[in-house]
Amino acid sequence: MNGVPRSQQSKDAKKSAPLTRDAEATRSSILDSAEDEFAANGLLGARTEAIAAKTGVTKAMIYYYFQSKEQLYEAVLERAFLRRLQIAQSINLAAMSPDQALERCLRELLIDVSKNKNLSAIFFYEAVQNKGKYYNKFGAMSLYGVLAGILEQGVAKGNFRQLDPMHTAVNIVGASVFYFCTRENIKHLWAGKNLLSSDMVEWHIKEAIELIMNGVRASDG
Amino acid sequence: MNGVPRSQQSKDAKKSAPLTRDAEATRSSILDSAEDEFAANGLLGARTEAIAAKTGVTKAMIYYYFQSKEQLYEAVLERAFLRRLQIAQSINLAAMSPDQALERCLRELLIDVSKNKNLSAIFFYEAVQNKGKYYNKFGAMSLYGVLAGILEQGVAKGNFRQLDPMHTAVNIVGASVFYFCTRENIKHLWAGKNLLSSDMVEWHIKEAIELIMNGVRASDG
DNA sequence: GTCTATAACCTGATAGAC
DNA sequence: GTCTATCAGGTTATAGAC
Repeated sequence: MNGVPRSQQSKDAKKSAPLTRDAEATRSSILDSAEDEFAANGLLGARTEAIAAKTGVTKAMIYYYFQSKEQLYEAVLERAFLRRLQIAQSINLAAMSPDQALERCLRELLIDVSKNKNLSAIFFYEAVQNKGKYYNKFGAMSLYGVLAGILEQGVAKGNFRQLDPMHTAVNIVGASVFYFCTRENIKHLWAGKNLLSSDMVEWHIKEAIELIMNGVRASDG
Repeated sequence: MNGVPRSQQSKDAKKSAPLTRDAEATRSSILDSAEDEFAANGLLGARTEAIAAKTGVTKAMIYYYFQSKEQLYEAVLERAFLRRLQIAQSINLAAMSPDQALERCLRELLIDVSKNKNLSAIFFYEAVQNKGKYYNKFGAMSLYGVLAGILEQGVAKGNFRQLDPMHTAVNIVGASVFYFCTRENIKHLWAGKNLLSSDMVEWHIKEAIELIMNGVRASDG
């Protein structure tokens, strides 16, 4: 993540101890590098050599800590999965109207996706390349359950129109993350602009929220 | 595509000619198999051996017809690209109101995506794995230009609310295709159901269209 | 805990017979 | 046009020194 090879680090090296022997730090560094690599290339395409190089350790370390590429991948996926779920769960939804809750949830999701481009790519690869094999180990309800819950309440209270909560939750996430996932294909649509600049990201967030909020609201709102 | 190894075919084999020597048919068969393989694994992950096996020919044939895996990939991408664009262009948009045009366009897109699951996966891989390198060779405006045009007209005529046509076009496609792309991850949300059954697909199409049409329409419609 | 070296395997691509 | 064989390069994973 920081690009500094561990072999060149000197951080609090106790006297003449061999350069940086910090198991927890190494493990965590490997996870960071692995997340980048898996996001770019998927489980199959990821190269352990590349992960080792980014971390600044040798390939052997990968296997020392994670036994296999597959187990490293599972560790990355679990960490990513829990991180995104926690964002949704950290919001006190009960205290808000369905309208407020949905908009708040959406904004948090969009900000998270814009900051953490890796997750969307990893989840996509997981779905297409691995057919959800690992995703479904954690599965449960994840973000979709939270969104569907809000939508269901909104329909019951009359804030939202008649809609299917689960289908709509999935379509909402699609409208939110597609821009980031497919950005390298669609960059020519905004020639000269950087799609990840804060201007463009804020614009996308605004447009996505407006599309979705108008899309679910009851017409007599 | 049909699973019958060419070596076992006997279709109109002229007398004692060596089993099926039909350049155009072989070329086309390879393209079909390649599309499946690239959709499942991307350019990097696709195996020429797998494409050859699916087609029922040997690996050497791939190189005889397409010189390299990369050129085969480009051929697949170009065919897929043109196919999708033609669907959008085959509609006589000028004759419809923005409302009708958008709904018609959406329905065609959703039906195409549901029938041709390969395209969405290929385009995704292309964006994430190849960073749009090949996509942008054809690029131009594609489907997004058509959608953005409809949206722009709708805003001008007052049918649609104030919105940015291009951002909204991208978000609309996202809401439409995400369900199919990520189906292997989200299948547990509808336990026991097949997400590609006609019931579920029709349900998704209905929900997606309602979300989007309500999302863009002016509130005083 | 970290490194070097290498085993065992897989894959894209080509040569050459038919 | 199609097949069989094979090479050259690259990848995961492990053994063993430090």
